[in-house]
Amino acid sequence: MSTKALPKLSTLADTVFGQIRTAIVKGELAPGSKVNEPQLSKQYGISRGPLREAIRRLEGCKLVEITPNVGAKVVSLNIAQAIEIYEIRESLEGLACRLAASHANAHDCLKLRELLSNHEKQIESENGRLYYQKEGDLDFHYLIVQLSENTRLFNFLCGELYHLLRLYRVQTSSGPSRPEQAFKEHHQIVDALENKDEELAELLMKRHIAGAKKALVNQLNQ
Amino acid sequence: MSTKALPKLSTLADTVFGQIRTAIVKGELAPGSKVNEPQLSKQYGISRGPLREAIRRLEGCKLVEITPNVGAKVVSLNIAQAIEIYEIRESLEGLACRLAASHANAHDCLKLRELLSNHEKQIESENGRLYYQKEGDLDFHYLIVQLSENTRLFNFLCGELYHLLRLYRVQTSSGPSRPEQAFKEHHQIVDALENKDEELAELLMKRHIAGAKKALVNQLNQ
DNA sequence: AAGCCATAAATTGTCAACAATTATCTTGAT
DNA sequence: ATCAAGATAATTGTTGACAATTTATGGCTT
Repeated sequence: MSTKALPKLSTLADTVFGQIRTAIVKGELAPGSKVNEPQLSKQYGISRGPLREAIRRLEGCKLVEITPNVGAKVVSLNIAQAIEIYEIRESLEGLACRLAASHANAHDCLKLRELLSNHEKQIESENGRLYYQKEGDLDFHYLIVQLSENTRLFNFLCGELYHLLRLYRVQTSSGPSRPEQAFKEHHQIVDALENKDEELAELLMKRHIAGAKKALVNQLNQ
Repeated sequence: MSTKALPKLSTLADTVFGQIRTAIVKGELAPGSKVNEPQLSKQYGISRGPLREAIRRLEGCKLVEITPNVGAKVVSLNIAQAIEIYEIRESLEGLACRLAASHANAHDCLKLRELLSNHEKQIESENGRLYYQKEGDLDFHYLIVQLSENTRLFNFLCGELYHLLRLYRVQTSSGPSRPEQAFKEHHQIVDALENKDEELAELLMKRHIAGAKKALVNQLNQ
C-alpha cells in the first residue's frame, strides 16, 4: 500500500478555532452576534466539546466575550476601544521597531523594501489599493515585529492585536487612512533600520501609528 | 421558606480556572510539570469537560502550554523570556503612567501615597519586607494601570503579564531587587502624577522598570 | 393593549463512556 | 547488559446524553 492513513495534523478544537477566527475577522460572523453552539457544531461537523474549547481560545484572543449561562458573542469594537488599541500599538510597535533596528541586517532590510515595492505596484490598480489598505499595511508591521526577535511581543501583536484591528476595519469598512502618506513613512522607517538608528526607528514608528490614532480621536470628538 | 437555593455564582470551568491559576502562580504546581487531567479532575471534584475548558483559558493567559495529544504543562520562564516580559512592561507601563498622569486627581494620588505609606511601615519588619517584595510592589503598579483608564491595557497587564511575573518570582525565589531604591522611585512617580507631568511620569516609570530589567540582563551575561 | 406569570422551547453546563494517541513496561534478540 | 519491538497501561480527544439555566411563547388579568 502506497499511502497509509494521514497522520492527524492537529486536534479538532484547534482547527475549528482557526476557522472561526477567520470567519470572525472576515466579518462572516457579524460583530455583536451570538455564537450558537448547536448551530456551529453542526456547521463544522463536530460535537460541542471541542467547539467549546475553541470558543474558550477565541475568548483568550479577545475575539468573543462569554457570559456564564448565556453564551459567547462576537466582540464589537467602538471607537473608544479602537483608540485604546492604537495607544497600545503605538507603544509596543515603537518598542518592536527599536528592537528591530538593533537586530536587522542588510538582508532583512532588502526584504522590507521588496515588500513595499510590491505594495507600490499593487497600489496603482484600484483593487490593489484595496488589498494594500486591507492587508498589506499589516504585512509590513508584521515583518517589523518579527525582526524584533521578542517572541512574546510577536505573539501578542500578531496573534491577538492585529486580528482585532482587522475585525475593526471590516466592521467599519475602513482601511488605514492616508495610504500614500503611510507608504512614505514606511520607507523612512526602513531607512532608520538600515542605519541601525534605534531611537529614530522607534520615534518614526510611534509617530506613524499616532497619525492613524489621531484620525480616530478626531472622529470621536466630532 | 426563608432561603432559597443559592444562585450559582459562576460556572465550574471558571472557578476551577481561578483555582488552578492561583496554584500555578503560587508555585504549588511546579513550572514545567505536566497538567494531568484525570488527577486534577478528581482533585477538584469535576469532570474533564469543564477542566479542559479551564486549561484552555490558562493557555490564553500563557500560564500553560498545550501540545496536541500530549497535554498541557505549566510554563517555565528562563531569564531571556523574563527579559522579554520586562521589555514589554517598560513600554506599556510607561504608557499607563503617562495616561494615569493625565487622568489622576488629588484623591487618586492620596490613595497611592497611602499605599506606599503602608508598605513603608511593613518594610521595617522582616516578614513585611518579604510581603513588600512579593506582592506590594505589584500593588503599586496595579493601581497606576487602573488610573490609566485604558481597559484593554489593564486587562493585559493585570490579567496576564503580572501573573507571569509572580510565577517567575516564585520560580526563581527572587522578589524585585533594590526595594529601598524602588520605594524612592515610586514616590517620585506619584510626584509627577500630582503635577500632571505626563512626560516625566512616563520617563520615571520606564526608568524604574528598566532598572529591574538591567539587573536581569547582567545576570544573563555573567 | 400592556404587563405579568406560567409554561414550553432552546441553549448552555456537566457528565460518563468510548476512541485514538502517547507513554510505559515486558520480552527477546544481539 | 543494551537496545528494539511488541504488548499493555495511561492519557488525551471526542462524542452523545442528561441536568440546569435562560429565552421565547402564550394566555390571563387589569
